[in-house]
Amino acid sequence: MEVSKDYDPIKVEPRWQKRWEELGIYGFDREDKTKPTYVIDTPPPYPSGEFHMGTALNWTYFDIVARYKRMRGFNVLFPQGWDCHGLPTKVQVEKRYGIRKGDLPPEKFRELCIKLTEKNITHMREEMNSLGFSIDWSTEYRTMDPDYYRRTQLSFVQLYKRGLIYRGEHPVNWCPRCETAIADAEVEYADREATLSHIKFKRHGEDEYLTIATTRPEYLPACVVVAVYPGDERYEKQVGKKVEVPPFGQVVELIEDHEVDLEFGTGVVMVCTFGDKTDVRWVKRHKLPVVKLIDEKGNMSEAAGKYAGLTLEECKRAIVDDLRKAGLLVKQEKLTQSVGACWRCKTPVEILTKPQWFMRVLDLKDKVIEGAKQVRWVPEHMRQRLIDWAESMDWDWVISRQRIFATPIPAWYCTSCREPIVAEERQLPVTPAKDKPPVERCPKCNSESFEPEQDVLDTWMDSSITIAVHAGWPELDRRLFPADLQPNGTDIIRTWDYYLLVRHLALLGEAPYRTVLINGMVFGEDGRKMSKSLGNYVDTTMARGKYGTDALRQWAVIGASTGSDIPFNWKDVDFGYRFMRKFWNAARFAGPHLNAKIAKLDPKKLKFRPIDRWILSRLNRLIGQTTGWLEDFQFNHAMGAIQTFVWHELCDMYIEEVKHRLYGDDLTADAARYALYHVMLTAAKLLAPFTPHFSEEIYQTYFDKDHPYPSVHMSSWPEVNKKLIDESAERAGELANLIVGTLRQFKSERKMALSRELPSVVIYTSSRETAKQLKEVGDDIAGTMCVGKLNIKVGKPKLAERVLAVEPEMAKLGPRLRADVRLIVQALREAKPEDLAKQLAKGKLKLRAGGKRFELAPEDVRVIKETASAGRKVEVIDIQKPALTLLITSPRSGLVRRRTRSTRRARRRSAS
RNA sequence: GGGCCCGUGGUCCAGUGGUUAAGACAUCACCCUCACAAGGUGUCUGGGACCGGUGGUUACCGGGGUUCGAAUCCCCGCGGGCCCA
Repeated sequence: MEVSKDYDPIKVEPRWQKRWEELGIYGFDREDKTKPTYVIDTPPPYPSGEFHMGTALNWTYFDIVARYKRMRGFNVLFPQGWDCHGLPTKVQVEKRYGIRKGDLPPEKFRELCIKLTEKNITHMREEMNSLGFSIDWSTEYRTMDPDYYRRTQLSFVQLYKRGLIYRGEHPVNWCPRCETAIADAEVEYADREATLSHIKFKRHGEDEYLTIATTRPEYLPACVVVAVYPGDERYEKQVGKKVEVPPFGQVVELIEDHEVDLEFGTGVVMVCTFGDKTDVRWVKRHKLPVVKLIDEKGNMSEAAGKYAGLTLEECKRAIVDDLRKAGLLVKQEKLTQSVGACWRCKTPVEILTKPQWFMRVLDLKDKVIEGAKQVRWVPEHMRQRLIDWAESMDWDWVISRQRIFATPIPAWYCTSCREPIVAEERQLPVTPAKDKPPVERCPKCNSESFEPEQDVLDTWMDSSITIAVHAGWPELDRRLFPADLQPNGTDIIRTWDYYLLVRHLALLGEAPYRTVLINGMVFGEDGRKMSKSLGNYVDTTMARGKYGTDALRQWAVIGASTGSDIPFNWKDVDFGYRFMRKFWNAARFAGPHLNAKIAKLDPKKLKFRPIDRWILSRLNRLIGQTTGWLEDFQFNHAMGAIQTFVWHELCDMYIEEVKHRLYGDDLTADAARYALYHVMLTAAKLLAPFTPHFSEEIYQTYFDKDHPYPSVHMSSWPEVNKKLIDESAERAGELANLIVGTLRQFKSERKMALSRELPSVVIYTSSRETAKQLKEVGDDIAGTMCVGKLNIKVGKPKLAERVLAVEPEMAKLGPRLRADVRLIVQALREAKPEDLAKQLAKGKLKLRAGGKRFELAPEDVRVIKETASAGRKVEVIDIQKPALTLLITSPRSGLVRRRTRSTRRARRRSAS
């Protein structure tokens, strides 16, 4: 058999990716009505053109679940879409062609966006395939395609009819750079340096002044009231009186409000419409008038009087200058302030009042919270983040945007009475600029003239109906709704998870997902958030370039527990590769023994030795644990357990312990081969969701011929065979490992070759049971460690032995004796260890302490002994648990026998 | 200002009331070479690895409390992060 000497993931991975595509194993079978379905709703990424490590982490989780569920016999839907209408595309197009929105006719601009999006998608799709994600590409959707946005519009129309979408005038977050309203979720807060100006307001009708502090003097023309904290002694007497606001001198009242910060500035705040979100609350609470001071571009409006037309910055300087000249500027000081900015272009956000479309999410708050409570969250505590978010909402969701590249709002306006006319369902999809409204005359004023809605929908309106769309909505396939799994990162709980919940609750009346799986954020190797500006950015192409995607996927899995943030770490990638190489080499060794003949052996007729039953028992426990952890989405635990099993139990111990049987013509060699075959095949299967290509390579190289499935990913997930879980064999196996390990250490410490023969080893134990088990594995120990003569004896060697101490077994005594444990500890410490040991030898230990009597069994305590060597020729090794004594006769230096090279080569021949 | 998360060896991370705190990376020492060096052929060679094995090293942020017993639960503080206002 031609087997490559080293595992080369860079060559192997693309080969299997191609083969899997040919086999079509990722496809959801729509015709199949027998298998249970498992639906994963994947968040459609922005087609930015780059595949971020965080996305790779995210998709690795989906892929593990998808592959696992397929092996469990589910008909898995693993769809993939693209959230095309994101702001990033618009920004990229503007940057690439050096234009701004409005420089081109909308259709032309849209074309450029589509072209760029398609290019980006192509690249990202290739990258996703290279990362080995088992996506069903036949489901691919793009939110910019008519078939998709038809449904987005349909949901708009339906929610409008139910009164859950309305048009209203409301303050919105506005980005003057992008010239659009943006949602709360798109506002990013960052600390910036600001100047706090102390300004004198003349008290109306008096010659006294009141000093206020503000960071935004340009808003003075829009000041409608000034406020202090209720009961503030400094201003108590002036509450209710009037002041004159410079520079125009409008007269406003001094009021009280509990939201005023006593310690900030002078304790007096001016309320302007609208300087920030607090102003919006104050306007609402105190029913204040609204002044439209800023226009859409961030310039001063007519309301700014002589400052009209200036930018915010220019206006600020001009007003401060004028105040200084008028002697009204008391002082200025620097401070850092948290300022909301557009998440994409970082321009500070203004608050404007504009007619907008809203979705009535505040009315759905209780339902959303109820929904969040019913859904399973992994990890649990992430649920609270969504609930906190839902509870903190104080505005309805602004769903209209002033952009070009987005889903058009299916509406028109009557030119005479401004009545909005929303499209009929049968018309969809519509582009209001091109299509006609569904009515000939305005139902309100009978006018025949209409104009199209220019605004478009927030991109979250597109992407928050994906689950319904996967299920075929409006013809809903109940097998596909709700989705079983909703996986995404911690950063989009308040957007993705929230909007999905609120939209589907509004549209279909039920929560769209059963389980939410949250992954953490990926940090750079330096522990800071991964970003290009910090210079710690690694892209996935680079990360998988070294050892392939399976090594990278192991980093994603093992790097942190589910939901925790995870730093990218090359060492974990390296380890991932080393693990595969270890397994690969073990398979190369085992290869010659893994064939159809071995697979078909009847286990009932084989002479298994305890060591074989040990590994089979451990394997079956591993199957159970791995399955449980996968069901709980604890991927790191599952992968860790498999790695430890393969590396340490299988390679370090089992393989070494059966070599002597495989090389020789031992009667039990077939049993070892059989065990090896099943352990390796099962381990490859358990690894399949994690390292799909590596598992496939192992499967195809060593096992394919013996199995009906053309791919390991089409095989079935291993089942626990309870009959093979054998505690007695596990004890025997662990005893063998303990002795082998001890002898390895013994040789290692004495700088002996592992293959050097130890002429004689005698193991003493006080337990007949242990002696029996040791005898069962004696040949394996002797064969593995080259022991000439191995004897097991019950009893103790004639050695000088001294009891050093008798210590309490807290885990036993604590729960039983509670507070009295302290007395026992004291009594054991004070008594003579020898006396205690003598008593124990008789079966029980009686103690008096604190006026009470206690009776302890041998298992309640530990006896710490020191053993002195009796003879010169024998070396003594004591093992504490279980208590064993090894007497080892070392080879005499002149008469060292080694396995000759000829026998070694003979073995090599027999193995190949 | 509010909410949430986190603090365990040099680094990362597991452990969430009960023996000696798991593992990976790192580092050091030693050993082996028979799946996990190289050459080669006749009953091997010289050689000793950036593979593998064995072992060593090093840890519960500080303070208080609850408890027979705390890394684990509670409180305070310090430090870091995230989200929101």
